[in-house]
Amino acid sequence: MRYSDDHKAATRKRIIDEASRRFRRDGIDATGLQALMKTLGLTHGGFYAHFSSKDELVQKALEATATRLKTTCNDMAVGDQALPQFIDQYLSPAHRAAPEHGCPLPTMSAELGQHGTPSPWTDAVVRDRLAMMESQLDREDGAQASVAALSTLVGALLLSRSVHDPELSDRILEQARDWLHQQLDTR
Amino acid sequence: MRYSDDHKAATRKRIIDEASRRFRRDGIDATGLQALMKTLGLTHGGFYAHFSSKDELVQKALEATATRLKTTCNDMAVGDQALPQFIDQYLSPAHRAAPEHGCPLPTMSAELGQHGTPSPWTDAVVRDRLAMMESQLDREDGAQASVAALSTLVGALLLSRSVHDPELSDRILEQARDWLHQQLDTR
DNA sequence: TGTACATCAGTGAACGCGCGTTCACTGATGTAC
DNA sequence: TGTACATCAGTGAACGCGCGTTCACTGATGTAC
Repeated sequence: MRYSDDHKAATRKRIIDEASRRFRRDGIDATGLQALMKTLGLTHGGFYAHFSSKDELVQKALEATATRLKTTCNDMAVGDQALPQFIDQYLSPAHRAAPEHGCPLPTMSAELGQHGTPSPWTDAVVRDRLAMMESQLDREDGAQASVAALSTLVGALLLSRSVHDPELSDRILEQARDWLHQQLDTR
Repeated sequence: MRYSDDHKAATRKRIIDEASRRFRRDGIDATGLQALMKTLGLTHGGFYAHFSSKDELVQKALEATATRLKTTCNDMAVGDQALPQFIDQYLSPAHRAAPEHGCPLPTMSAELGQHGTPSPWTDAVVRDRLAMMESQLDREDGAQASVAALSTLVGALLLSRSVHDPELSDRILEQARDWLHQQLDTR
């Protein structure tokens, strides 16, 4: 079947977006191409008309996530709001509950550190996030403060997602949030 | 072949220790039982004479890691030293380079959050680490400070392992370390 | 002391399954005549 | 306007592979006689 001009590009985008969500929710390794394509109403064979390999999809999905985080405030919780709101959203139960719409750092760092890191990660994700925070901090030790603050955000969200006890999970979010506001004078 | 009394227990321990290392280095999912047993000079079939499933091994490996972290200062970098040395070791290039001998939090949190969390994690790993830090902090807001500090340690190590650029990786370790010392008055 | 036997840690072939990837193909549509 | 053809996004069977798990077995050793 022949389709309209932008049909293929639209399908490609659908694949990338779904992958971006699944990679964040389930991890890269645990995301199978067969299941992914099936969800989109396609068959797995067609995948290679769009990408040369799963690795290329990982790269494209990371680029898409990075762009979305940079230019808008959705996917969720990690956009360009002023720092205090950014912290509150980052360490919110909503962000904890929806990794597929959230920041890729807590979910994908470990896996990317274990394998070879694809190119968009270091610059378009990590460095960009640091720069964004630094620009909003406006203080002399801004570089140091943004590294520390981003580390705290990532670590706290990660830990709160990993523990089984809801009370401990809540406490991690709340105490990390309060501490950050205190140390950064953002409250 | 019949073996001496403690032979089976020794083999079991060897399996647990090797698994504990691999889980931290490669992740749980990426660690295959076949390869693991082969490394120990055994065949994969024998695995089920020791454990009922891979899940049980995960649980036992986590328990072993937790015990080791608690009672001694080896495996590496994450023991019961006074807090300043603990921070320095945690955020050292050596710890970054050897996840298989280090803290399980940065490497396994994401994967455990994605699957169901096995029992030793929340209490014997996360809660214990928090309690250890709090006992060494000796301040009024100790609970909050230990949550924040542990989050920062975990996040910074994770990020430093994930980026491709060695300079950025070093900077993350150093700035998070300096920041923590500053905020906690441990220098 | 010497022999027969029971034990049981470890062996290795086999199971069904899903993975990433390849490839000959289909068939609806836009284009050329 | 009507017909033949080329295009190409998507199909689905098949590939080799490693996964977790099962199971009938082996064979060296400690024990019983």
